[in-house]
Amino acid sequence: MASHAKFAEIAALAGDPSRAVMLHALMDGRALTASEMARAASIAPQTASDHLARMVAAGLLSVVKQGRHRYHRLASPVVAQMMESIMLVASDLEPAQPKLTVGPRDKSLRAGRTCYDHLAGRLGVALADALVMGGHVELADDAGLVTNTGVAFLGGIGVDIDALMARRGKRSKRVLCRPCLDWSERRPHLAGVLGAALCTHSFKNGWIRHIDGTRAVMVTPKGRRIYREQLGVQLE
Amino acid sequence: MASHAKFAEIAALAGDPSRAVMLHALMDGRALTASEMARAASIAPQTASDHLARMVAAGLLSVVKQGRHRYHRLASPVVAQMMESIMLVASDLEPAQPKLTVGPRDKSLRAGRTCYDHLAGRLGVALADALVMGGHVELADDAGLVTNTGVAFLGGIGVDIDALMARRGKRSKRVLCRPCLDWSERRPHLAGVLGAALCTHSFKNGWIRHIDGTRAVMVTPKGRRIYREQLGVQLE
DNA sequence: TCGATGCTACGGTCGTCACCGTAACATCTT
DNA sequence: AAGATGTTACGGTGACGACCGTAGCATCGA
Repeated sequence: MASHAKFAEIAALAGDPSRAVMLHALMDGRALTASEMARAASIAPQTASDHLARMVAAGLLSVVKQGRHRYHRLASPVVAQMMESIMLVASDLEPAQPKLTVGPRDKSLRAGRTCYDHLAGRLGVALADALVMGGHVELADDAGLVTNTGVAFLGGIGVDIDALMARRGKRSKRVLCRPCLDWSERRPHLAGVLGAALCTHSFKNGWIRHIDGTRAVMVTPKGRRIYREQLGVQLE
Repeated sequence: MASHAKFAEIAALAGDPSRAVMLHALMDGRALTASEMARAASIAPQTASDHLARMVAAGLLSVVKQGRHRYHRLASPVVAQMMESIMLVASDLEPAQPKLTVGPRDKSLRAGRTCYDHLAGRLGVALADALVMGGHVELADDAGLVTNTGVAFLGGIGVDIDALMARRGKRSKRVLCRPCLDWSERRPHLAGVLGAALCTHSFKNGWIRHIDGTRAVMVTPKGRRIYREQLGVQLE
């Protein structure tokens, strides 16, 4: 098959509105069932099942069977990264007119949310800003790195860079963050290995919590204190 | 408009086979006319014109009018990056079966080609390898950086990092390269600011040349010598 | 064992869109 | 001025696919 055809197939799969909603629902890294996504996309379960089967066949999603449930998740971080890049183009081109329909749900999403495996929204951008400001991380448009002082600092709050690299490709100790342009803030937040580590660490220590079962994230009082004292981040 | 809808619109535009061919034809950064792309995609000029108008309206392409010609190009590097990420997913999932239809044209593309504004194929991967081997660049899966010795070395062969940063965001001197997984080699080559600079510099100094008017790139004898003596790259 | 639930298989309908033919317009050439 | 070339406008056709209803299979709870 020509590479163009495969390219078009992948893009076309992401290009259907219903499938787009389903893919977005998976962007927090969780695994969902067919009926859950059917409800999210406002379509019948049969239709959702059809969509899911096709995306699994194409390799966009992976599926695990558990009892009478079939849990679908994004096949790999590469897929999430692809979606982020499409979102970036889509938001870039969005007309600069004021958003009219910003419901309360959108509002909490803008405050903070998970984006596959890292933090986004005002929270994600604020953390990225603070780390850059403190000289712990350096960012450019298309790459980022952790400084030597950053390695030490992150170790101090419980994020062990060496351990991270041991588990990964470990090609370079300092190269492990990726800037990811935030669609609501239009400024970069931290993705990549560091972004993922910071996110899971924050959840594990009770600094942040998911609102209901959604992607939206709230900062706990404890987290608010930590972020302020350690990073100098003043939220809200 | 909900963000999902805009997302789906962009993906759907890239998802049509004919449009995919046209977009790929623009991946070298050149600007092409409607009829040229119609020929590339094997469709009538009217159809191509329709496709182009839609992509321009969506902001994927930009157009400049010159006489009776209308030159279309990718609207921004962000679009090229999006396409690369889709290509990555598409190639990742490609069945591991041996490629049957590898014509001579594909062959020269695999040897070396431009990918929007940087070098790809065996040439691009070899250059990236050499720079990593020499300690001038550090790469991970999702980010990269130029070392201090790398800044000096690149200056020696005519690529001025400081000048590059002055023209760009210049947030960090060493952060300016992005690894971009090569679809034919399945290994990273250099993209980002550094990748683009290295590419244009190589063209300007006559180290490489385009084959006919295609994306395929050949290394000149002079370039072969430079690459070998300066970088230790042995091509073929 | 029986009903309930999650999911998939199949067939049919309807809307959307890629495509081209015809035609009009703009620009360059002679 | 007249023909050639590049491009867009419009209308019609044909095909693909998103969607759901019905039906069948697997699994869980009683």
